[in-house]
Amino acid sequence: MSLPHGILGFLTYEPMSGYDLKKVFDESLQHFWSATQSHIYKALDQLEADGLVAAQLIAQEGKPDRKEYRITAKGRRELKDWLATPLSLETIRLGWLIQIFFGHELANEDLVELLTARRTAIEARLGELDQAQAAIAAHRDALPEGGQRQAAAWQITLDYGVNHYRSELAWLDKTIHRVADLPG
Amino acid sequence: MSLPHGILGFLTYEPMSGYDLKKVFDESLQHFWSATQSHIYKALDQLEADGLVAAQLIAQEGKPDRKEYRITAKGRRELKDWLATPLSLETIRLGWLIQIFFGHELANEDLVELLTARRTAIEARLGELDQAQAAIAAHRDALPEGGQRQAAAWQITLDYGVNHYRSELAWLDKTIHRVADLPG
DNA sequence: AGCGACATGTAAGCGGTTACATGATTCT
DNA sequence: AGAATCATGTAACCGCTTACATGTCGCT
Repeated sequence: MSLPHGILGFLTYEPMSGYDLKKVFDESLQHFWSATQSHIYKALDQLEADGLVAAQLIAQEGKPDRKEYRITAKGRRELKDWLATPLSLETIRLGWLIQIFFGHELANEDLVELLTARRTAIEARLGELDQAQAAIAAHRDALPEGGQRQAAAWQITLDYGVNHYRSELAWLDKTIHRVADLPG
Repeated sequence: MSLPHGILGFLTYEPMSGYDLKKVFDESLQHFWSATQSHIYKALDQLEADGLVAAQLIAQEGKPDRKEYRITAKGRRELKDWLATPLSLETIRLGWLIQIFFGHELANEDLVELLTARRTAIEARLGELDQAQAAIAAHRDALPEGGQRQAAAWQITLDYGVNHYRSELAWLDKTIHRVADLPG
């Protein structure tokens, strides 16, 4: 149940439409929680039904009406409760590890190719994270007091991603060598 | 689409019932791909409809009939193709990172508690992985030639898990200190 | 004239979980 | 007597994705 709470989190910044929310998700949370437009609209409907957000129609010239959601007092309470409650450890679900698990069916070269393909993809992902980190660092000075704390939290999450992918790169390098020497 | 292929993978060892499959999933793949009984039965129905597996009813004394599935030639082809095709890099979906992302709403102590709770859970998970590794190492000598290669692949996947969780532990330790010193 | 941004949503389907249902056998 | 194991499945639901649908405005 993280998407609704992510939405509530963003709505503490300022009231937003579904469209706005899709954008902020893509700009910041995207690295560890992607959300589709459809999904966001559905989640907003549910949040509204539960009284955690309230909608307001705003007429605009030359554009469709803007349906702006703001978080309610009940929503703030729900968010705070959720934020402070540790989630249970998720089961990682890695399809490519199934490929490795049954890799004895493949030739060593095929296994190595699987691993190097992943290596390439991870390097690209690390590049994206680097860019995101640079972007925060760049406009961080321009932020007000409260924004500093917010930027710090953001940086911590990006740092998690960097740590995660770097350690996987190291593992891949080690494993590629190990697999290449595997007896047929 | 990893569950059906996981099932196909196990059926290359020997014909199995849905019940058997649930057991082997829990014993080995569980650390990075859990499967529920219901889901396995559904997947088997689909695989049968697609002609990738074939079922055979076996009468048993005092037990319900055993519906044993074996992989077909078409299924073997499908499995090999899938095994050799690199999957695209999945988006990690980590709800607890959303909690950190909006952690500026919390007090530093609450943030530290979130992180330490996760630390504890991860240490437990590492313990399970250690046990699994020991279990393979123990009965590895008793395996035939082909089994050696299979055990190696298995060990590589467990090694991934160990690497992953150890690096996360290190990150958590670093971050717990960082968060404790965060300006309010 | 054509494309992309703005803005809202619906419909269908997939992968997966939780809870329910049944019934014999074996172990404690 | 009661619990666990063997063995099979169904029903309802949830979270999420993909594709579809509609229409205006501003830029090139």
